[in-house]
Amino acid sequence: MIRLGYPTQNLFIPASTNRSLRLANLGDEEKLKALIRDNTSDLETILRWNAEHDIGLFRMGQNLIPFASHPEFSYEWREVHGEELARAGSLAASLGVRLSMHPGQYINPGSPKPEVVERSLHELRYVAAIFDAMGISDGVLVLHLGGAYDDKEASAKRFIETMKPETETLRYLALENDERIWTVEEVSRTAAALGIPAITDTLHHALNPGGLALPEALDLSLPTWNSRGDRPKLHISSQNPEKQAGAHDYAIHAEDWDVLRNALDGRDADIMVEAKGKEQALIPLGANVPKLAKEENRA
DNA sequence: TTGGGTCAAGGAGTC
DNA sequence: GACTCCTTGACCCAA
Repeated sequence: MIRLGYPTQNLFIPASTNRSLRLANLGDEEKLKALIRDNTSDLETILRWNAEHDIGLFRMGQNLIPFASHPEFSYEWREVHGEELARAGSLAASLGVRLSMHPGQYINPGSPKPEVVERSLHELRYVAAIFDAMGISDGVLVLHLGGAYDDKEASAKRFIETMKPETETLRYLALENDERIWTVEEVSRTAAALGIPAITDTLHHALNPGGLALPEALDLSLPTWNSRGDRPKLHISSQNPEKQAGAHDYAIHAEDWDVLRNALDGRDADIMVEAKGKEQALIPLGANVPKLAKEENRA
């Protein structure tokens, strides 16, 4: 069985789990708390909508608790928002919607700079703490391997050594290939050293295949999920022809979907659809999703 | 009122 | 060495 999902927001409802504010305004606690309540409330709305439309995956916005890992965050968010997070987590579990989060390009545990490593670990621990607070054991923390620093082998080794003691984070962590540096083969090898799963992103793989065809890449990454006992996860996106390599298009191109389906060859997978059209991009893939009347959000 | 530029953070690539 | 891109929404400022 194939399950589909989309990231951070739903254009149809509309609803977003990614509201944020400027760092300069972080001191306004009432505003911050209200914004977080809006994010978690929209998360519940999206979860219910997903279940009604047979959508089994959703990626929460990294700003669910904005600046949670920043030193200037002024209160204990686990205590203040613990109840609403637990409620959303229990709703996700009861509806059978699997959740994930995906920290951005600034998170580099393999960096040679200690301050970058420290900040990265704070952000990763924040995501693990969110999953813990929500009580969702099948949550997925998706991360790229980061920079190469002119020596991939040394960088991968640093990444492994940094992450090895982070047992709370490793329960959720999965490593994804990228479009320029780390191939599926390299990511799978690094993930294996940490005993965690690997994610193949089809667009990144097409741009940075490392000599592997997509079916071979899937042969490497899909079985890495067996040890955790979770369904294998992967990403699909299509190139925006007007932008630089790796930029996501509004929808998934039919040929990209066909290539993935053929490569899967009947195997089960949870597929995160990374497209500007969010849940609208699932419609041509066969999802039972209502169409936006106007596509004013279209890039 | 709108539209454009900037905002916590990293790294790689281009010029 | 300066600038750009990767994402999204907030927010400031100029027109």
